[in-house]
Amino acid sequence: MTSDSTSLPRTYSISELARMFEVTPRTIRFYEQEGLLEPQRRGQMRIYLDKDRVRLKLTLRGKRLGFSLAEIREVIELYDALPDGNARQLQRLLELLAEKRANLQRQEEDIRLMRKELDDVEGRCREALEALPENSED
Amino acid sequence: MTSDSTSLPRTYSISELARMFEVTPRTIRFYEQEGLLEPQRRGQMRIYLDKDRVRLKLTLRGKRLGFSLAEIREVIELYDALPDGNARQLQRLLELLAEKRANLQRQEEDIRLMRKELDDVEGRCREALEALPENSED
DNA sequence: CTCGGCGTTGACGTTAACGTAAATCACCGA
DNA sequence: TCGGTGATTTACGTTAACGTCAACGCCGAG
Repeated sequence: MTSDSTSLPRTYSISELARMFEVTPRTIRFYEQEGLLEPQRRGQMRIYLDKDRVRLKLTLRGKRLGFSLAEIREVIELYDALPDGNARQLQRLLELLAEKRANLQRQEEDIRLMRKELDDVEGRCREALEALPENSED
Repeated sequence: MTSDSTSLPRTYSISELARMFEVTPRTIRFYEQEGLLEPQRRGQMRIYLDKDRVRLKLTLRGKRLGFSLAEIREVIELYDALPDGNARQLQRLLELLAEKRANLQRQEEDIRLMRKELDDVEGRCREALEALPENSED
């Protein structure tokens, strides 16, 4: 058994988390500085919980989708104040969510169009390869 | 009639093109400097053809999908050398296309997951709104 | 002729998102 | 006790993708 009693919560060190997501510790500290993470401390070491791991995952996903850290932070902040936020905050959060949805939709359209382009280019490319004379393997 | 004889090709000024895509002239010049556009010149003025317009459109779409200008340029360069490129170039182009496709696929997955997150957050948000006491609309 | 408007070329400034390096701390095992 | 291993803070550096500004050219209307 690795743990008995009330199953102490799983924690992560900064480099552990860094390896999990293939980023550097620097990146993780930077995200904290930008208000995206709020790890515990033991002495002066940072202790990350699953909550932080999830946040980091969401942050990185947001980044891959082209959102800025500031955008992501705003969502996270509003989300954190969730069950007890005031009406204005909640309304703002709904606005943000709608914005993000619109973004995603435009991206999907862009992906569709980009795929068509890629198909086209690949087609021409293969034609060009066919037309190459020096194709006597050996 | 605005044009007779062999229907002269439609051209664009830099600010015209800029308006079409809601970017600044500076951006367009910058893209040229980075090898993404190659407009004609009349004196020292830049003259853009439909080919350039299409390139710009593709470039901006690529950007929205998170590609760097350098990545986009490499594709464009190889595409330009297309019908007569050597085998190594063509092979490289196919590699690039496959990379981009992989990117698009990961993005689609990210979009799917992000949508789920948004749905979840929106759900909680609406619950919180319901639970607000001060909702006696005057 | 000259004036306003658009275009051009430098050149330096700016922002986001980290990278990198130096100095310091803390614990752990030989 | 010492030396390595990993963590922390502070601070300056870097890259991509433009923004901004100055100085100049060209040209058509008045």
